[in-house]
Parts: sequence; C-alpha cells; structure tokens
Amino acid sequence: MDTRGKIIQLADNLIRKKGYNAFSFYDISKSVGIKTASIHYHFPAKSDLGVAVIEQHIHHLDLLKEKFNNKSPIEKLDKFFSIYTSIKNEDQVCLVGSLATDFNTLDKKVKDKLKKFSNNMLDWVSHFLEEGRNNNAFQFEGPARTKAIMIIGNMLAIVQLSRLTGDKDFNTIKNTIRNELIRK
Amino acid sequence: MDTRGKIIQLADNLIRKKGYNAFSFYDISKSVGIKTASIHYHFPAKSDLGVAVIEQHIHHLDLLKEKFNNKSPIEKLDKFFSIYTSIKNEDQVCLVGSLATDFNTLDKKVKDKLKKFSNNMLDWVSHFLEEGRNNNAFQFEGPARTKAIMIIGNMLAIVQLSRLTGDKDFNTIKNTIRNELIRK
DNA sequence: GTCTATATTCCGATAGAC
DNA sequence: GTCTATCGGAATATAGAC
Repeated sequence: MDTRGKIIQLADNLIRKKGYNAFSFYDISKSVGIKTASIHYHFPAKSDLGVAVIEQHIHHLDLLKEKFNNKSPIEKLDKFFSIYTSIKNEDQVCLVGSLATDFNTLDKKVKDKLKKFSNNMLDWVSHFLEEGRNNNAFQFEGPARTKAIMIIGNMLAIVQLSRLTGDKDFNTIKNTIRNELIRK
Repeated sequence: MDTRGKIIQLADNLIRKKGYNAFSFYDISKSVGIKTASIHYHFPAKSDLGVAVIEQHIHHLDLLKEKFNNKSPIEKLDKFFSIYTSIKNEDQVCLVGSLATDFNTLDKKVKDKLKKFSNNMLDWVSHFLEEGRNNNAFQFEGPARTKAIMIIGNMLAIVQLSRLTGDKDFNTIKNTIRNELIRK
C-alpha cells in the first residue's frame, strides 16, 4: 500500500480504537515510519485526514452494495453483521459511533461527510430490510427505515456496551436481532 | 452549589457534549470562575474528576431506584425514557456511550467505575422489565437482561445517531420501543 | 516526498505565597 | 481554597532544505 493509504488505514484504526481527539500524527508517524511533518504533505490538516477516512468507508460501502446487489436479503444481513463482528474482534467501535460522540468538536466538512456516510448506510439497510419483508424472508412492523435505525443502533451500541458488560454480550445481541427478524 | 459540585456538574456536561479527551480544566475554570490550578485542589488529576462524575451518576441512579421502587413498571420505563429525552434536549450523549468510545484511553479507576455504573443501570432496567412481564404490562421474549441491553442500547445509540440522521428520529425510536414493549 | 527545525498553542500538573 | 508562576510535555502546523 502507498503511504497515503497507510496513513488513512492507521487513522481509521486509531479513531475507532481510541477516538478522534485521542490520536495524534505522532501515533501514525511511528507506525508508517515517516515524520509527523511528512503526514501534512498528504493531509494538510487533521480534518483532511478525517474526511479521507470517512470517504474510504463510503467507497467501501459502495463496493459492498454492488457486490451484494444480486444476493438475498439474508446474505446482505449477514454481511452487515460480519462488519460489526470484525469491529468487535479488533476491539474497535464503529466509525459512526466513535465520531458521533465527538461530533461537537469536529470541523464542518468532517461532520458533513459523516452525515453522508451514515445516511448511505441507513439507505442500504433500509432497502434490504424492505426487500426481505416483501419476499417473506424477514418479519417486522412499521417503516423499514425505522427498523434499520434500530438494528444499526443496536449493533453500534453493543460494540460500545460490551466493552463494559462483557464481550459475550455481543453475540447474544447479534443472534437475538437475527432470530427476531428472520421468519421461520 | 459548592465549588466541588459545580466542577463535577460542568465536567459531566462537557464529557457528554464534547467527549472526555476534548474538554480541559480551562473550560471548567472559565465557567466556575477559578483558575485551573485551583481545580487540582479538588481533583488532583483529571481521572479523579472523571471518577467523581461517574460516582455522581451512580448516586443519582440509586436515589431514582429508591424513589420509583413502589411505582409501576410502565412508570419506571417512562422515567428511563425521560432521562434520554433530557440528554437529547441538551445536545448531549449518555455518559456510558461517551466514555465507552474513549474507553481505551481511560485510567483503570475510571474504567472500573464506568463498568459499575453501566451494570447498575443494566440491573435496574432488567428488573423492571421482568417485573412488567410478570404482571402482563410488558411483552417480550428471552432473558430480561438481553432485552434490557437492547433497549438501553437503542437509546444510547439514538442520541448519537440522531445527531447525523435528524433529531426527529429520537422520538420515532423511543415511541417504537415503547409500543413494542407495552402489551395492549 | 521526506527531512530538520521551529513556531504556536494548549494541556495537565506542581510549588509555594496568601 | 485560591492565587501566581512555572514546568514539562504533547499537539497541530509551517518553512525551507534536500
């Protein structure tokens, strides 16, 4: 991977492990093997790096949407869950949760990009929930968008909460959501 | 309120509005009207202040448990919701969510106190959910503890998510949880 | 693209006077 | 309990050489 890519990757990891205001250019410089001043060549300000991290997430979600476009709602759901399993296994939280708690300290361009990402994610989940309900794979009441917020919210929350209540709660909640949603 | 109490109150507000690593003793000194050095008389280190903030939440929860001990499960549920409504109205997130995303940057004593608070909250909600199911006020399947994690998680998440998706989503999710839980 | 060097600001924390 | 003064360190960021 090129230097720019490495910096984004490390920043992403640090934001989700320690939080946006707790990581520094020095943390990245140690791992990449360049000085902090060199990072500013790629990203003039920290907020430029923050924007790039979110843009990468948006891009990855676009690729994922395309890749799973012809797959079943259940396969899409399990892909959605697997994202959070990876997050949990690496002792991270999700990007949206990490940046939402720091929201009032972010630059406008970071805020706006984060809103775009969360709405893209919400649209994707809403669509495959509605798709699954229409072909009787899923059961739930009310607007798909509301159900999507609740499921995304539960997964966002459990990666945070299980740091305090115990790691095993992650699978408990994931399986409960799945069992309640899938029509038997 | 005495100076110590004012400092705790302001720290609590700042943690939930900006995050633990984004607030400084200077922020507090401005509002209280004393110098930053004077804050160290009350709290030698920032982590001592963090612990005190969580201890106040634990104390308030204890008082609330006692006050609502003889009330109905639905009244307890609505009190639980009202806590998050206050949080949302003040553009904050809940203490557990704010500190969970910064968890890996906290001192051990802050981590331990936060675990205690989240488990106290989880116990309270679990108990009134079970109580409500036993007297047919609530309907849900599976362990009360699991349901409690999901409801707490949804509220923790929606105060964060609705910063991005829109403030009106807060009431939508709160009302959906309430309607699904209460037996008609 | 990366470096050295440096500017600037901010932060948590301590010493000692009052 | 609060103050002034100060320390030591860390952070973002820039200038200019290579």
